[in-house]
Amino acid sequence: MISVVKILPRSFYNRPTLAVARELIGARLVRIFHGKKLVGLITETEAYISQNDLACHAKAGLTARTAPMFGPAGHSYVYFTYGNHWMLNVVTEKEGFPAAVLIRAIQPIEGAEIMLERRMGRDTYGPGKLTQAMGITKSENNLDLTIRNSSLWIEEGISVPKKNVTIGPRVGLNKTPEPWLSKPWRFLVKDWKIL
DNA sequence: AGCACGATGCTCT
DNA sequence: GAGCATCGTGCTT
Repeated sequence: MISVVKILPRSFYNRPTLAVARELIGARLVRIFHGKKLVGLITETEAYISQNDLACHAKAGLTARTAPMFGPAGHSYVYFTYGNHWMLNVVTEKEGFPAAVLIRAIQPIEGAEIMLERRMGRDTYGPGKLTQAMGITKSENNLDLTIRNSSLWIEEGISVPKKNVTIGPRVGLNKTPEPWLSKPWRFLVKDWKIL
């Protein structure tokens, strides 16, 4: 019996962002980097929903930077921040409705030694850390993650039970006003090891 | 053209 | 736990 790997289809992402953020926990993020396959289980996500959400980049409306979020679900939205870091998001909801899920952490399960080397021995627990580990930058912006392309997609992974998922407010929002600051739109695995 | 700041990470204390 | 590196983006002038 061979196991059939299923790529998460567009219909998975074309749904309410909170459901997608929750269900991406445990999914397999697959990256082909210089011909090598790097795989990590997603262990932390955050939802950014619509122009009303003042923590969401879409609050600025449709710009060159935020355009991917206004596009079809299942595409990547990669942006640069703090002068150093690339952040990986997956676009959700119907086209024209700007929303996305930030992938904040992974647990390496394939090609771990390469990711470890790229991180110089440090962990991959953090949104800027996982993109560095997987070599994800601007080139990976606005890619369709629902097809087996040459560089990046997301597969069905393991099911993480409710009792192992913590829900809480998003982090790093600094000056974002309420109620957005306290929205419980962050999902993370309680125990860092989910295998 | 200039400016403030950020969905962070690293180092030092 | 505080300070800082570092630069693209959006907003102001």
